[in-house]
Amino acid sequence: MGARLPGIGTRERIVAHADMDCFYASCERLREPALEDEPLVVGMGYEPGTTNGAVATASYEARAFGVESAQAISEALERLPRKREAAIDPDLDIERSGFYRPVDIPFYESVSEDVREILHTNAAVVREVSIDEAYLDLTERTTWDEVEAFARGIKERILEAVGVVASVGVAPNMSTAKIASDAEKPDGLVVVRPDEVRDFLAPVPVEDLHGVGPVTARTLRERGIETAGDLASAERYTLISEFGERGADLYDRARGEDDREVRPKGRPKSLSRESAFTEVTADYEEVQERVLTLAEAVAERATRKDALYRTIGIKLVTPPFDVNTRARSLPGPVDDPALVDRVVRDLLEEFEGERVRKVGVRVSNLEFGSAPQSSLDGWAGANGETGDSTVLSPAGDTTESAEPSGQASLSEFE
DNA sequence: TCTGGGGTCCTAGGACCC
DNA sequence: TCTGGGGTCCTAGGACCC
Repeated sequence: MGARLPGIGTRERIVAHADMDCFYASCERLREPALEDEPLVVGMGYEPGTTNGAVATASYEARAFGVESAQAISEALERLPRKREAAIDPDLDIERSGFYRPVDIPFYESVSEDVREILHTNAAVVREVSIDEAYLDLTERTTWDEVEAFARGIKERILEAVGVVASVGVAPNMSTAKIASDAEKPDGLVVVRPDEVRDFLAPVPVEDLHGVGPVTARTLRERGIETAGDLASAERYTLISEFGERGADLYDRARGEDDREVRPKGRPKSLSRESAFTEVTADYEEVQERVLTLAEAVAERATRKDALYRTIGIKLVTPPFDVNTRARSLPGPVDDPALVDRVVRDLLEEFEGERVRKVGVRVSNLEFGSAPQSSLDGWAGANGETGDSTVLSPAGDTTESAEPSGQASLSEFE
C-alpha cells in the first residue's frame, strides 16, 4: 500500500506457525486406531516385509528407541524390530518392537485439506509451507492479550474436527513463530510477545534456526557461534562476507528481525520426479527406462497443472553420493511430452556406462495459464520428424538440419 | 548409517550483447 | 587486433527445508 516507514506496520503483526506433530504417523492412526500409543514408523520407499526405504516419520514412542527421520529402514529395524517378527522370534523382545507402514501421500493430503480449512477460517492470510505446516497472519483476528486463547482454540478445533495434534508458535514475525512452534513439541503452544523476542531467541542453538543446516552449523561453531544470541552479537558484515546474503538473514533473524509478510504460497517454480534404484546399476537401458518413465510422469503432471515449462533437466546420483544435473532451456514455454522425452534422452547420453544410484527429471522456468505456445508446436514437431538426435543446443538454437518452417517459428522468440 | 522424494534459493562462471 | 565495462541469460552445483 502506501509508503510506510520500515518497521511501522510490521511491529504490530501477530504471526502464528502451526506444525502438525509427526503428521504421517498421526494420519495412520486415524484410520488404524490400534496404532495409538504404539511405536510407529512411516517409511518412504518402504514396502511391508522389506528393509528398503527411509523413515519419513517416527512416532514419539518409536523415537524413544532411537528411530529418526531420514534414517534407513534397515537401521530403524535394528533399533526397533517389527512387532510381527518379534512375536515369533524368541531372541527379540516384543516390548521393544513396533509397527511399520508405507507412506500414503494422497491420504495425508486429504487430512491436510481438512486442517487447512480450519486454518483458513481462523486467519486472514495463510501460507502453507508443506503438507503439515503453515504460517498464519492473525493480526486482524486477535490481540496480544488474547492470542494465547485464540491459538488454543485453533489447536482444539483441529484436534476435534480432524483428530491430529498441532503445535503452534506465536510471535511478531515468521522466523520467530517458527522457532516458537518447535519449542514445546509435541502439543506445544508458545507465545512470544514483541518485547520477549530477543530473550526467547538468545539460548536457541544455531542448528535450530531455519536456514542453518549441518554445513553452516559447523562453520558457525568453529567461529565460536553456538546460539542465536551469539549470532545476534556477531558482526553483521563478517557474517555477510562469510555466508553471503544468507549471512545477513541469519544475523537479522537471530535478532528477531524479519519483516517478511505472510503471503499465500503461489505457483510452483519447478516440478520434478525422482526415483532410486534398489541397488546401484550400470545398465544404461535400465537407467534410460527409469528416466523416461519419470519424464512422462513429470510432463503429465505439468499438463494437469496447466503449466508450461521452458527448461527440462535430469539429475543422476552416482556413488558415493555425487549429484549431477544437466538442463536445457528452450526458446519458449511448452507443454510437450514428446519434447521432454527427446531432451531427456539427449541429456542422458553423456552418462552412458555410469554407475547410477538414483535418477530424476525436472521441468522449470514455469508459466501458467495461456502462455503463447502455439508457434512452438510446429518447431518441435518439425524436429521430431527429422528424427535427428541433435535437437537443441544449449542456447535454444536449432542445430544442423532444422527445417525452414521450424526456423521461422523459432525466430519469434529471438 | 551408506542416503527417499519433492521442493526453494543462492552463487559462480561462461556466453553473448552493446 | 586487442581492449573496457555493464548487463542478461544459462548451466551446474551447493545448501537447505519438510
